[in-house]
Amino acid sequence: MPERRRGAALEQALLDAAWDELTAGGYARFTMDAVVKRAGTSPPVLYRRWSDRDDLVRDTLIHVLRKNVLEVPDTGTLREDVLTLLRHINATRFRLITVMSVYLASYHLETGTSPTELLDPADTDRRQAVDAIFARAVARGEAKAEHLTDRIKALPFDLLRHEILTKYAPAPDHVLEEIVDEVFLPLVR
Amino acid sequence: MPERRRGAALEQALLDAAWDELTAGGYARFTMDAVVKRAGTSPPVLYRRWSDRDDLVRDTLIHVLRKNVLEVPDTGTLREDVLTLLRHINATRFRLITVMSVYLASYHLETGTSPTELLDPADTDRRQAVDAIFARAVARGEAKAEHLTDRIKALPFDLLRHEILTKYAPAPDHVLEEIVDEVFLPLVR
DNA sequence: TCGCTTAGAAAGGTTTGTGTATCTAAAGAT
DNA sequence: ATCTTTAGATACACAAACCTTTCTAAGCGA
Repeated sequence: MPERRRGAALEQALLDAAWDELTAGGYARFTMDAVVKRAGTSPPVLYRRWSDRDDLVRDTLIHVLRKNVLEVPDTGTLREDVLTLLRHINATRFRLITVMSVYLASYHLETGTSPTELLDPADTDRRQAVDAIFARAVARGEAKAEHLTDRIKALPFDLLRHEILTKYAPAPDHVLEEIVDEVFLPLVR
Repeated sequence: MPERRRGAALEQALLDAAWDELTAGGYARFTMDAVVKRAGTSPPVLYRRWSDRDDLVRDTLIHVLRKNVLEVPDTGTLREDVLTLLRHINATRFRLITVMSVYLASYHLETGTSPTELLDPADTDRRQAVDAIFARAVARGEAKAEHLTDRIKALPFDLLRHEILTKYAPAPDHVLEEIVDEVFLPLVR
């Protein structure tokens, strides 16, 4: 049964397979052979596109980051807006955060550089979503502008990231609420 | 020039070499050969003690964790006590935190288990130091006991850990002060 | 329909790391 | 002084992963 994939469709399939390998086994166990097998193809197909492992990992991460765009919630209250964002990140990005961390750590330890250019788009993305939410919250009188320093604005997301990075699992919902109710909201009112 | 190491001294040297390899190249680049070379010995010496790579990594981490014991500061103010602890962790443990994270992530992604038993002693250690500090702060009226939930007590340390895990470098001192003055202290008073 | 591009199979040379076997001589014990 | 243990050197068998080479035939465009 032939049914050969070509061009862009094949490329997507390869990157998806690479991503699955990465999340299934981690960077250390990530091999070209495994990607080839998972994608149901053969080595030359992979090597025609990516010259080596790091090249493929890089593009895989960019590919996944591109597919993950945050939507800005507007529920009417700051609490629900932030919780909605946290829940969305928690549900969709915990694999991404974990793998990125491992990859970036290895990468950094190897090269001494910090490839922030990979993460910057996603970061800017989140910062914009957050600023829109906070502007409305200030307008409604739910938060005071002078309390919204960069650190405070990033705080709930930093704590969620920390939770994911130390537990290697999505955070349970009560933890998200704890972060918002016990730490974040008291600081901005 | 003979001068052969034996017994415990040799074992320490091997574990130190393994730790250096781990921090220099990360878990992914960690090889038995490299440890052998760095320690200036030969394969059988290593294999007589540890049957494989994971075995050695495990013992290396335990070895390093054992050497790292926190002292409880008592400067007279909560702010300085917490800052002192943060500074000490920041200065001595950033390699440990980074490597542990990388190792634990790979380990977890590979095995599906979470080797918390490795980290628990260090964690209990820190919790005790912190509780002693907080008890004095409450007695001095610097913090209210009802604000000191588990999450708040862990907060400055979680934020420092997050900082280290995302930057792969010790945090600059103004970040430590920011964490204490802008986030932690307002929440406990 | 013909022809160009390229997916995918198969096989292999190379490198890198694992773990073992064998031997020598050094350090400490008796 | 002799004996026992074991550090350290060397060599190697084995496996895994890399990446390449060569070939066949499928899919698309002209």
